[in-house]
Amino acid sequence: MKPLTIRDVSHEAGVSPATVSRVFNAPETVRPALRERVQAAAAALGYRPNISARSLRTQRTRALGVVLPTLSNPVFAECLQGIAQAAAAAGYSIVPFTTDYELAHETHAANLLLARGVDALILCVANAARSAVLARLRAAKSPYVLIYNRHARHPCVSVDGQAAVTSLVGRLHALGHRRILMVSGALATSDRAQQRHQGYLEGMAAARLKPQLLEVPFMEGATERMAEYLAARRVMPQAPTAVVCSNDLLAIRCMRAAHQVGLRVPEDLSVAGFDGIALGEDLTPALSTIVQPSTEIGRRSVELLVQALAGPVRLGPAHSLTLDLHFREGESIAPARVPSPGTSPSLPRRTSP
Amino acid sequence: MKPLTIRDVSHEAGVSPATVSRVFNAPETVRPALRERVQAAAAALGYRPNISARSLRTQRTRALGVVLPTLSNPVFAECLQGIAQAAAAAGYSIVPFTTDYELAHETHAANLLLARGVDALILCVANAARSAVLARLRAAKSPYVLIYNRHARHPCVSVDGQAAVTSLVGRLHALGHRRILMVSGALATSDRAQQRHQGYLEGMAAARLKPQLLEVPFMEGATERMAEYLAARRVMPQAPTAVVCSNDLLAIRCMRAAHQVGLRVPEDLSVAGFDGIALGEDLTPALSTIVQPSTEIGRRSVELLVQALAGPVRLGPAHSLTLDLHFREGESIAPARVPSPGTSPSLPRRTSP
DNA sequence: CTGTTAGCGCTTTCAA
DNA sequence: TTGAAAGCGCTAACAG
Repeated sequence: MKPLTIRDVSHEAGVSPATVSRVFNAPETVRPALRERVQAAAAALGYRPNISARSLRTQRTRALGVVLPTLSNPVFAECLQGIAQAAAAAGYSIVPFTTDYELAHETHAANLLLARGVDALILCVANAARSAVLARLRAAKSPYVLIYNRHARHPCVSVDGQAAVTSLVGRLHALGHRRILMVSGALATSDRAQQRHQGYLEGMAAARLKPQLLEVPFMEGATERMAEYLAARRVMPQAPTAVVCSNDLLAIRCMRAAHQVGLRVPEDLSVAGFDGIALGEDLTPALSTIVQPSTEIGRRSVELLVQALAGPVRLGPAHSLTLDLHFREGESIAPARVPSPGTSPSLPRRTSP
Repeated sequence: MKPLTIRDVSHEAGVSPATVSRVFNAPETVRPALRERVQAAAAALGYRPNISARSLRTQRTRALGVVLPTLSNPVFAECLQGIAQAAAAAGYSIVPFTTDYELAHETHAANLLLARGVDALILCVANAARSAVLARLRAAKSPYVLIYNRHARHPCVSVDGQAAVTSLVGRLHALGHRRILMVSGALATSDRAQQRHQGYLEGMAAARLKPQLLEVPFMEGATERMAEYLAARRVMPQAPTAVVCSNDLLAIRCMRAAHQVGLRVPEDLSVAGFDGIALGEDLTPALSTIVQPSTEIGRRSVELLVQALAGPVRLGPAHSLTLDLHFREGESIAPARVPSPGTSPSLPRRTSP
């Protein structure tokens, strides 16, 4: 049983190949009687149009390329799931690549995808402002949309992380926190981390508080670094009472670090995250975090592209979407304890390890 | 600037299209001087072979279809990452689909993938023994490999979860636990869950202990159901002192459930998982779990297929791989507290449910 | 070793 | 409304 061609069907139905093609691509242009005959024949034989031949002829593959930093972070896994669903619904398939946050991989992935002939690209890059990929895409005139990234000169589906963090800082301030630390992965690695940090700075400025930033390696050793930091300040007046983490994965590690140095969350230390990964709700304490609609970001980016591919409009920055963020109340944040007069607010229960 | 063809390059280099093709597909068959001239011309023009045309001609797409239950479970996300890496390394691209554990989606996904003309499929199905997809693949003579699933009549890349759980039960037994509960998602949904349960039963039998199974909805309400169960037995003699969870996501929820009903992990209740998701190490307490090499499962499945596609060998059950599992010591398991005097520690308690 | 030639399976003018 | 014919860009015989 070798692959069936359009000829087999045309033969079976007693029509020309062209008619079979029409039945599949523009059924309304074929007289109903014939159309049904063809459909019956195709069904009987189990015929499936050959995508490569179609692509070669039409110059479109009905495939979308997807470039993401990693799938180890549930944020991107969830997003990819949204992309996959929406693409399937629209009759597109997807071809994903991951970059592991390596700049060179971004370009490489995009090139491979372009060579594959995908109709459009969805990508999340390290830094939208200085990404080599984007120029490449412009040159190739390939439709694309950035996700999570925000940039005035590109079509983006994103959220206003900066404002959200600012308001989170406000929330912590309102709970009585005065020494609020921000923990982030390497700022240089991600424009989103930079934006969140910017939001933190603004929030702190608005509250007239002194900002503190702890940059940690994102992948390895983050917990150790945070534990060390917290331990060193354990008994000092500048010990933070709350930590804003640049993402949920860091927040989870931060809670562990706190525990390691004998700080209870949230009694001794409030911890907030950013991303809203599903797992956060199952932790104890449940993570308080700013929730990104990752699935929807994926979905909307697909819709934008599919729409653009259908019509004559060229996708541009004007089509950018900013989706809503919301704060999810968990159990990892509590009001700051009232400082006891004349002494440091909390007494250490343990000294050096 | 419209897409370049092989003719443009052949023209530029002053050779025939066939030679250009050879330079790209079998460089060693072209005399070095010519080869370099062609390569220079191609590079100068920025030529990229058109994949659709090549696929049409060769009947191979150099693409692998991937069918997974979901990406919300980090196990599969990690695995997909392994697949993506290995595929990229071998010059293949991947086209993933998720089924959300719905049987109908499995068939649907496979059909779409087959229609897309992928060269081979990697899939994880709900139940390898009664999956409609597999017959379909056989019929289509499409190479495929199952991952995570184990079945004597199919090529599989998997682990022996059953034995691992048996030995886990032994480990708990050795720690003094006598009332060991198993928590699982719907057994009917997944052959892996069934195998793990089987391993549990064997372990319990070997230790002469009475098995208890709690089946919970995997997606929603699992925590509540577990909390309820634990609360009901909170002070009763048959209260479990250890829980073996069918996967890490459940184990995490189990720890939360325990906490909700006032049980400390691991002091009052030991909790073990299965999967070894990376996040488990960052929890407090860190999850003790059986680690599956998910990335490697992905990698190896790709290698198997790529190898089979290269040679003349038809992939069969004989090529199945069983990868090693290992236990990761976390902090969620502790020795059982000494039972109250008057009870023999090595004998099962004879209490009716 | 290189060129010529003939399609792969499909869509799409153009005629009928 | 339907059919005939001409390729889309590439590779694989087959000659030379």
